[in-house]
Amino acid sequence: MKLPESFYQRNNVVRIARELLGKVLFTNVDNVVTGGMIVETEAYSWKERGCHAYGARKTKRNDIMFAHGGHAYVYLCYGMHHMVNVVTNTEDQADAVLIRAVEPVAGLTYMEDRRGRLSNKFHLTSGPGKLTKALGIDRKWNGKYLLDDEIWIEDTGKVIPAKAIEASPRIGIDYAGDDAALPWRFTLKGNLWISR
DNA sequence: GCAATGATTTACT
DNA sequence: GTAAATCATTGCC
Repeated sequence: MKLPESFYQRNNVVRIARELLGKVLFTNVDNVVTGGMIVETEAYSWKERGCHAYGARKTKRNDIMFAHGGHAYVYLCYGMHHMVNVVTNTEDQADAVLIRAVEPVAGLTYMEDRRGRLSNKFHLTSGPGKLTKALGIDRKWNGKYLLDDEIWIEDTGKVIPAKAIEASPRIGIDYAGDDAALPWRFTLKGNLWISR
């Protein structure tokens, strides 16, 4: 079943990031459904420097982060890679969870088509830019609602024991100063689909 | 209006 | 291990 709006609209983005592990992210592109279990996330809040919306800096790009929880924030980075975030919290509280890696569970062949030839199948979705390409997401998906039928997250009933979750500092945000050290990255311990 | 730059990936020295 | 690819958005002129 799809995660309800109330899941996203809580005000604890770190907790939501942790609870998203083990849930399954689906997309529907031209009636082709692909999906992957979330194995790596990062929490971002406008209260810390790692976030695009730091200091409640509202721009055209991150506008969707200021909407209430349950929207998708898709952003193009380094000119060639897309990233998916899940907007959380309520209106004007710009918190979001970045989905960094998923484990493919549906539409494997379609994902392989989109990704092209790979040296190692574990590279299919083991990184933020890779999983968006595998799932067919691009920046036109920015602002889509996660309770609609193009992109959504399901709770499969799978329970992740607390000891299987590992927290660590986030990746690639050295510019964030002290906030870069916050252990707001969550991974499923030992999962092979986690990014390096 | 224009230059600087980044929540990355890939291929090559 | 390091560097290049590549472009929308941002922030300053």
